[in-house]
Amino acid sequence: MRFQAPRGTEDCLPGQSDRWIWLEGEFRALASLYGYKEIRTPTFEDTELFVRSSGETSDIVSKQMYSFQDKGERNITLKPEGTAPAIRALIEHNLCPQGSVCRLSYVTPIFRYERPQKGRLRESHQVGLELIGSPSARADAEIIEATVRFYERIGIDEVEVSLNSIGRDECRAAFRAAILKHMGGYLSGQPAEVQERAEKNPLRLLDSKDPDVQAALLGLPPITDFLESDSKERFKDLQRMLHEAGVKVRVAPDIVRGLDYYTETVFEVQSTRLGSQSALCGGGRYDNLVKELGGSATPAVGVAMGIERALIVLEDMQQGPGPHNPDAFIVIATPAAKETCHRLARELRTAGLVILMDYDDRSMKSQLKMADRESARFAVLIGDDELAKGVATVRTLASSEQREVPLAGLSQVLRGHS
RNA sequence: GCGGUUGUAGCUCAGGGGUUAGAGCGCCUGACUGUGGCUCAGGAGGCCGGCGGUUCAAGACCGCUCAGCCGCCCCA
Repeated sequence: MRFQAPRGTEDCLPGQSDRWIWLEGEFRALASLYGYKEIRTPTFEDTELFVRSSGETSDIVSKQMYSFQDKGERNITLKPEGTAPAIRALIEHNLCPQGSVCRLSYVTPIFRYERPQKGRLRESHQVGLELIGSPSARADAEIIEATVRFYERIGIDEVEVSLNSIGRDECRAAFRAAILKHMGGYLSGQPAEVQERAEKNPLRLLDSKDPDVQAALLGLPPITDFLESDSKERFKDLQRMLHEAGVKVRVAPDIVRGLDYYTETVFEVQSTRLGSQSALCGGGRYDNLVKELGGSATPAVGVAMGIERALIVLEDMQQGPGPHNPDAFIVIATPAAKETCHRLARELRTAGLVILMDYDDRSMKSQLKMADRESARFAVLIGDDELAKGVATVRTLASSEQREVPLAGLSQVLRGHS
């Protein structure tokens, strides 16, 4: 029996892991610049947590969750997103007492049962930021700006943020009614399933790519026309702040997001390099969620960014760091030098250098070949001659220059300080 | 979940019913016995995704299945 990784999952292979580690490092560095503290929550949660937060009619809850009953008959779900668990923990541990502000970051796998495609996996990974406790448009601006700075930092520049406001509950109710009224003629001819969905969450009709749906939507005023005046004001403020921050924004009345917990600001960043799965990240304000999950009414705003998708874009742009290459490969030139070579490797590693060598008595030629293939910066050769003189022959692989270096000064030379 | 498409060596791909399945790159060995890359010569490496069927004969044709990819849906 030969096994393969389950459908929609990926192994992160040695050739890729440096890029992952780098990207997560860049994210953590950026998050800490803004004062975010990392939170790590369980891989699985009570199923009800996600039903409550994302909404019964959301795609995630209605068809994409990895849910099961454990041996204690608890209903468990592998987390399909990062916000709800973070907020659950925030409430459980009272991380954001009334009147305070709390900044959380996370790096997490997420699980969604979908038909896999490039950039769409059943297990994927996200990094995210949550700013809890501030109702200010400044908070929205911080999240969006930090998102853009993150992409700039890793080499994805010129990102454009698609921005919308869906207002508060009152406005959305009015808008829902308007959609249903406007679409009434179209909907009556549709399958029951479509009608039902439209009934439950008419907003989801807006981002449909179906030309018929789009045609039926023609003439419908944008949701921003339905915003309460303070929401309108707030949306304008946000745009002004982002403009001042040099963040490019496109107001996109069609983006509504798939999760029910969003209020007011919603946004996403897309890339044309991603094909059909075009969103790099998505986020927005969720002023009702903390209360919905049992906390006290607390405003919040956040973003979740897909790691795989960012890496796909970087790869397409041929950006990102190369692999970490060894500093030196120690070559055993004659059998007598073996022990000296192993001792030297120990010493150099202790000194913080990345050292490779052969353990299988390969020919010197083959050892040099290995050094070359591993892209070591130096080959350090020790044989009878070097033993006699108490030196090593240090060969710079790129230039083929070599010279003798006393063993005592070796780590300095390999560091490139001389 | 729907529609399409593709699975042959580590990688990229030829072969479209008929001996022992090929190429390029990569890998190993040697030419070069203490010097990598370049060149040349040799070598290793294949459940032709899996299961079943048609046939004298299947990598090829048919069915099912698994997986990747593209579009839809949705989104990270």
